[in-house]
Amino acid sequence: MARDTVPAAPARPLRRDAELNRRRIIDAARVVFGSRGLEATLDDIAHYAGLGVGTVYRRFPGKEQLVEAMFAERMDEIRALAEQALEAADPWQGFVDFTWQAAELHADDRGLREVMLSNVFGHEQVAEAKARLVPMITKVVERAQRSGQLRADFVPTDLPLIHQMIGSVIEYTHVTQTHVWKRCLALLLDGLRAEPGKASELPYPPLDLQSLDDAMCNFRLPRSGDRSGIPR
Amino acid sequence: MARDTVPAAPARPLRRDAELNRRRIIDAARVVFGSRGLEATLDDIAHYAGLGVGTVYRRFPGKEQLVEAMFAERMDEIRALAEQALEAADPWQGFVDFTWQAAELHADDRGLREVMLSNVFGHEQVAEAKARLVPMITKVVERAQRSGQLRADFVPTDLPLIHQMIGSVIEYTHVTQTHVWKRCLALLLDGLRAEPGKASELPYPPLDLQSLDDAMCNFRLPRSGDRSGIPR
DNA sequence: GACTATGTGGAGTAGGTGTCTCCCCTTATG
DNA sequence: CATAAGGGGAGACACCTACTCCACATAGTC
Repeated sequence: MARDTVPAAPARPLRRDAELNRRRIIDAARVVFGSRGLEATLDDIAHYAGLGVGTVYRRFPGKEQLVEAMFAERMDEIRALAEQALEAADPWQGFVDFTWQAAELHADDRGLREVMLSNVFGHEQVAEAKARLVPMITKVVERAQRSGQLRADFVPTDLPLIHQMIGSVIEYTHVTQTHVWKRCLALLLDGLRAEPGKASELPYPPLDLQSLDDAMCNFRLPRSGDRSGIPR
Repeated sequence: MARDTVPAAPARPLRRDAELNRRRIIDAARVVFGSRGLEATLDDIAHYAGLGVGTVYRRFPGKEQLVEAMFAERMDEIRALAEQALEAADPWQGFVDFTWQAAELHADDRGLREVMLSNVFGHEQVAEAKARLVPMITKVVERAQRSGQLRADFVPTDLPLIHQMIGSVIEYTHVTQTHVWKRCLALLLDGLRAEPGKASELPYPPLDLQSLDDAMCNFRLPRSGDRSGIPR
């Protein structure tokens, strides 16, 4: 259990220069994962940080651990959003804002998007954070439904699918039109609002948690070859 | 125009066994591209056809040419759907059916989906077929709008985005739940129906044709490594 | 200022993947 | 049966990416 994948409290503190470089690595990872996604290599990150590859590999056993270190904290941001959504005066507005803000985060950080929608990275802290998120999201959804504004046949496992859809538009158009996803999300949310007598019957049952997990485990990163978007 | 990238009428006819194998290759390509997408290698296809790689490479200079040979004809299916949509009694139903049937084709054939949404393959015949499709789709959309049933701020270039979204759900869930995309499309279509006083204002202008083309040129195939789904 | 534990850089290794060629062997066809 | 055409598939080649290793540099200490 006490796998110190990322030594939170190392036996001896790092030498000052080493500690500085550790920070540099994490900062670089934030930028590089953010723009290139998890397909970025540790070599890329080392280069962006102005360090040698060896330095990165001494500090972090592998990409997995670096991803954990980076994104565990960012998950808190999303949890904060969910909490905020639960406290919103209008349950529907809470749901909408939550969805919208989460999409905004995904648009700004490709790595975060991939971590959220896939299970191939972040098996420890990130996975726990995601698990803690589930009941909250369920509440956000149910609250909006009880208020009669979110269609009744919507289900919490539909939300990742929505983010998957929006994420794919973000990816598709990120070269030139970095905001068209907003159009798509607006259309989608219009389809989610309860409208007596209008909404069509959904032609297929929702994903159960197991199937969602299967999908997340099977998540496929895009093929590499895109060096664009790396600042500097 | 008479670019015989794939010799339609070769100077001398192929030997009988060679012609047979040509067919075998195309049939294999249909199956393999269909389930594995364009990331499949010609080696894969050769193997599935029960032939050597050399045989495939003698018949087709490269993947590009094989893709052209395969999908040029399939584009006609989609054009037929658009024509059908234009003749539908109810313009809205025509639009809905067209979108729905196209999605169905995408769900059944991953290669077709990738060819439709990207410009990295099929620069000749497929590209022409796509160009011929544009005015038809425009008509389908405008007709549904004139009838007052499709929201007025929808635009033809939104349609590829919808298929991109649905396609990403198809990909995401194809392992276990191969039909959830239907849920998503139903939600989306509910958001497209004109509803006086209900629809939100779309927060971003649509894609122009140039930006759409940029997106299609930048399309990134998934990272390989997935051998699942190849029949046999 | 000199000594040593600690840290660094980046060329290099190992291993994977995909494209396509080459050449010896097989087969159709007249 | 002769021979031109076709077939097979090992392997050359040209990428990647993950990760290691060790000569050299530096921080912290006495």
